[in-house]
Amino acid sequence: MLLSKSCVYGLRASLYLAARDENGYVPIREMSDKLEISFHFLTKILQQLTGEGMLESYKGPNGGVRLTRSGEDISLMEVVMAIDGDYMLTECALGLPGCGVMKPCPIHEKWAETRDGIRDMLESTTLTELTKKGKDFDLRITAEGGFRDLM
Amino acid sequence: MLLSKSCVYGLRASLYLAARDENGYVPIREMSDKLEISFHFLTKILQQLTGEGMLESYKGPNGGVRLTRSGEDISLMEVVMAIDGDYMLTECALGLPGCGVMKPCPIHEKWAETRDGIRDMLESTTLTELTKKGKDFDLRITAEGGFRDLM
DNA sequence: AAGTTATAAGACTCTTAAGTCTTAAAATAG
DNA sequence: CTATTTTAAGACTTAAGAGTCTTATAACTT
Ligand code: FES
Ligand code: FES
Repeated sequence: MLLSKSCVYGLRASLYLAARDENGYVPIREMSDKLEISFHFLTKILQQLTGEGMLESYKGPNGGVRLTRSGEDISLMEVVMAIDGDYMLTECALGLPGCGVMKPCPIHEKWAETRDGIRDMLESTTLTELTKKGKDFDLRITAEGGFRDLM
Repeated sequence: MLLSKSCVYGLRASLYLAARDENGYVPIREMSDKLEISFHFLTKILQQLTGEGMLESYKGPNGGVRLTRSGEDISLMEVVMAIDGDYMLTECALGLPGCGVMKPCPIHEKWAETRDGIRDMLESTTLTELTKKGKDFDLRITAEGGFRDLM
């Protein structure tokens, strides 16, 4: 997998949060139900995002999690970095240590170019941009269900 | 990891084979020593490539493996496909089933574009192209050693 | 024919990611 | 103040990838 399962779930959950116009706290249970992700597993992932400051959480009734900033200001990159780290953008394609620091491997040049494509995509895409598209065209956010079923 | 460890080792070994100008059989033991890869593990990987017809093997003294075609005609894509399969180029970035077949997810459009970049790179790059570059500039093929130490 | 060099095949172990479960702590509502 | 709802934290289990080891089979050398 390009992105780990945790990361993918984190992205889906982030989109879910960004898609809600009210900005109250959203219970993790609600998200795990709607997105068909194990509650405990999702909790763990969201704790990471909370730890990174992307989300804030609140305990007790009416508690849950919410984005700390507007979805417009949050790029996919931010979510990926918080969960998977930067390995994808810094690792040598041949698995050699010190890509970009030590003498390059023969794939380096081409791989660095390709990698920039990935970086640009992740950096330039915001949560809001995707949720807007998702709502406009009722795109999929779960195996079967689209954005409109969700809200 | 973008590519599995097996795949990366397969690529390094393929480059090693392509870098040898004589086209006799190369013992796997020699490759595992030079490339610092576990002999048994590398053997398993190369068996996959042999099964896919990219390599041919020969048993007994003076045996080993060699490319079935010129390195000029073998793209990185071929190696990656043989070992990791096409998951990277066909899977949904959000892990949803049926990317490209069912209703897309909100990332689909951007991801498909990025993915084409990866595909093009893998398809357009040949083993010979990389070994030439590797030899010309003595690039790394192992953690420390360059192409020139190798031969 | 016998011994040696090499790949082939598959069982086995080790490590890490993925996923589950239990208990604690915080906040609210009555 | 007590019961309920919710996140927090971490132990635990499962599954998959990575890596090792053993035994077979083919081919050569003497
Ligand atoms: S050194 Fe291999 S990709 Fe940079
Ligand atoms: S459906 Fe998600 S990337 Fe194609």
